Amino acid sequence: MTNREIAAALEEVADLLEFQGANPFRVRAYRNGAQKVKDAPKSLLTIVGDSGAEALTAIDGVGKDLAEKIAELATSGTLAMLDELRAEVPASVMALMRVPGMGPKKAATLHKELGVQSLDQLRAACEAGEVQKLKGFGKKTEETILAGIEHAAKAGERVRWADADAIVQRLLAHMDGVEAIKRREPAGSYRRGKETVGDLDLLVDVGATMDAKTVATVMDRFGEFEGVAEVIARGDTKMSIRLDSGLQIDLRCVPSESFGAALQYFTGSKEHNVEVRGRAKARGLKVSEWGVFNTADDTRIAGDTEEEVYAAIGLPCFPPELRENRQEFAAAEAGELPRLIELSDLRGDLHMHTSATDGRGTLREMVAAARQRGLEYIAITDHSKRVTMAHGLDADRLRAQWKEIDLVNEELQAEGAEFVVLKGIECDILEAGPMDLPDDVLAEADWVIASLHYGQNQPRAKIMERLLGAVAHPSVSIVAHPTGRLIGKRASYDVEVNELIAACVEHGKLLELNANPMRLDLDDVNCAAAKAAGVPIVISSDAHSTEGLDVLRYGVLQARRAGLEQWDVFNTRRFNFWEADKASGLFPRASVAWRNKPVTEKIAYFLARHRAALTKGDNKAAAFCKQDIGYSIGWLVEQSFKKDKVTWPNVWIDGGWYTNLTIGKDRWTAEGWLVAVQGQEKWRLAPFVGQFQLSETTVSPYKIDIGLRPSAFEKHDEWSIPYTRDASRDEALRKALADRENWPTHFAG
DNA sequence: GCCGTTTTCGGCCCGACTGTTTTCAGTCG
Ligand SMILES: Nc1nc2c(ncn2[C@H]2C[C@H](O)[C@@H](COP(=O)(O)OP(=O)(O)OP(=O)(O)O)O2)c(=O)[nH]1
Ligand SMILES: [Mg+2]
Ligand SMILES: [Mg+2]
Ligand SMILES: [Zn+2]
Repeated sequence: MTNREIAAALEEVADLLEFQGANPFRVRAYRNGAQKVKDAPKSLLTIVGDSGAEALTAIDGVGKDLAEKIAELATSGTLAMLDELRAEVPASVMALMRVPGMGPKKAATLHKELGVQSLDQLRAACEAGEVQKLKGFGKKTEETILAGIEHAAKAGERVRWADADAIVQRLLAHMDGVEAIKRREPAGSYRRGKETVGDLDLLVDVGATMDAKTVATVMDRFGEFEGVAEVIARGDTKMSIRLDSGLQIDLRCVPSESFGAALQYFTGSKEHNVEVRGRAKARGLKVSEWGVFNTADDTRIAGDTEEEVYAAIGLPCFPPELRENRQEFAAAEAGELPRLIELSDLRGDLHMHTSATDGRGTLREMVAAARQRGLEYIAITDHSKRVTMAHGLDADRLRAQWKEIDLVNEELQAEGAEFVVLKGIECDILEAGPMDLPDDVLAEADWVIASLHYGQNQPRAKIMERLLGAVAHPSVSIVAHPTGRLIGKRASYDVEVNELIAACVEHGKLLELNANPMRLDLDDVNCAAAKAAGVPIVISSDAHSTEGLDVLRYGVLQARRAGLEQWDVFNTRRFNFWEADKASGLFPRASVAWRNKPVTEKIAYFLARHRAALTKGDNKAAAFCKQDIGYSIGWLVEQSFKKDKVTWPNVWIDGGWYTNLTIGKDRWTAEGWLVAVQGQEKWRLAPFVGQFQLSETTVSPYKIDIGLRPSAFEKHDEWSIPYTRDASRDEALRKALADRENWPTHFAG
């Protein structure tokens, strides 16, 4: 069984147990287990096969019992316990709980007292007036149930984020202008950037006090939103509506002083909140949407901002995309919370179509649109001939397109534009296995995308054979939309993503995060797995029109949920890196074998290439190599400061060789307090003291050296100290470093 | 069912809204 199927089975167990009135915490354990299975980056079947069921208990929240049940599901595809539960409670009875407001207790009562077996029988019972006679039920309840049966079919339906976004923007516009609204923020799964949302959640700051009249103006306006079918509930602080489409929108009003705490609460996820609140409790604190309170004397200690709330319990303010109770708490504790990628980090788009196949924009229109959007390079990747519906390209038409691209590049160059168009192709992996175009054509391309569009119903073995064959093909750069899923429409074909990732590791290939809001493929969990394995991700629009380029932001959201940082994504790189990769014989640089090398080895490699290039008189290649040495050193410096607990590793003195360390403002943000500055001949590290200008380059009296061994470092004991960051020491160091007159002659740490 | 530098037993997040309740249970966020 796949992880997804295992999770669904555990979910069902939880529902059935809940219906039977089992211990709620036991029910939670199953739900929690299901969530963990969904979030697991590896196939659990593989884990069980390799290491046995025991190994599953390494997953937080999975103990001996759940491990055995998961193993049973994974290997046999069935679970004895689930079969028994199903025999006791028919599926049609479970369907009763899909009626809004109907939980396990009410459903069980109806089943027991009235013998209701299905939604149809429930409707009949309501219409016969039998429901209102039950204890705990009344006329109103009966009416609500009857009306709710209509919604049962749509229960659990989710809306794609991009579609939700359109509604959110309209809702915000609708609410704007209400005087009582001081601040407002869409929260919930929408704010977390989840690929689909179950409902919309809007938080409103209504000012210093929760005056009933003020709140009423907000709620009245909310109730007048276009397409409101029904007001589900309306109280003193919150209100819920349902639109004609069935989509629910929740509104929550809070006073200003609680806005931060409320935003923390309303952003969720539920599981994240439970963890936060549990941790607070262990510290003698209580967290709710109203604020953070001391349990002992009920004094309020935080609530204005989210930062404050998290800080009160010793946690960093997590980016909303990470608040899923996956790895974020462990990462925070290890000081390894990622600095997430942003849309502005993307410099290129490496998957798009033109009117030569099924795109609507011409080559030149796509180029203009990409430039207008601030991109620095694109790859044109039209379909290959197998995609007859799109009038896919054969070798001749492809080569003709490449001639045109050459022309465009020449024009760009003449214009002085720093923009490059790459000659690419989205080549189908044929049903039988081979690539759709001959090897000699593919070898000429700058960028080859392999896609599996046909034969998606083949068995796993065949699918994997095709995918792995493509990855092993020497000209293929990347696999596009690797699972083939269409959100809410079509499940992925039968692919074992871990094997695909492993093959990419072996062959130095890349994987796509297709940013089309219907695809988002690879998804967050798989992207995280790729990152863990060291496989770079390419976020691509797969645009079929100029406007199609704008979907990149959805891809970035998904990437952020995966915890990807700027350099985990291949197309955040400047195009000159690309050239540098070719110059240094390392294309694509981001290949795993290369990435896994210690930085010192990389520098040694570039040094050798640099010398060789000089000997050959190839100044351009030499310059690239020189630049790479600079970047590598910069990377080392940056890594050292990214983590709170890390001390500078292996920086030691050794004269003799200097290079251009170029750390531009746009490449390294000066968030830390140390920046490296380009010198004429030598290097210096300078403290970043706010007013410090990067343009202020000076010849440094300092030498910086990269050491391979800590032992080489020890001889500098007299001036180096291990340094662990904390606020007070940082401040002291900052002061010392600001006093330029008295700088030491060497830096290291 | 899971979990453990205050626990191997006894906890497991906390609050709002509804309906029917004479004091709170059920459901939901
Ligand atoms: N503390 C706490 N907060 C909750 C609970 N349930 C929901 N919340 C908070 C966190 C959620 O993100 C937020 C909105 O609730 P929703 O039911 O709309 O969930 P969410 O938006 O996360 O996902 P969705 O896509 O709507 O299913 O309310 C809960 O049981 N406890
Ligand atoms: Mg929601
Ligand atoms: Mg909601
Ligand atoms: Zn495409």
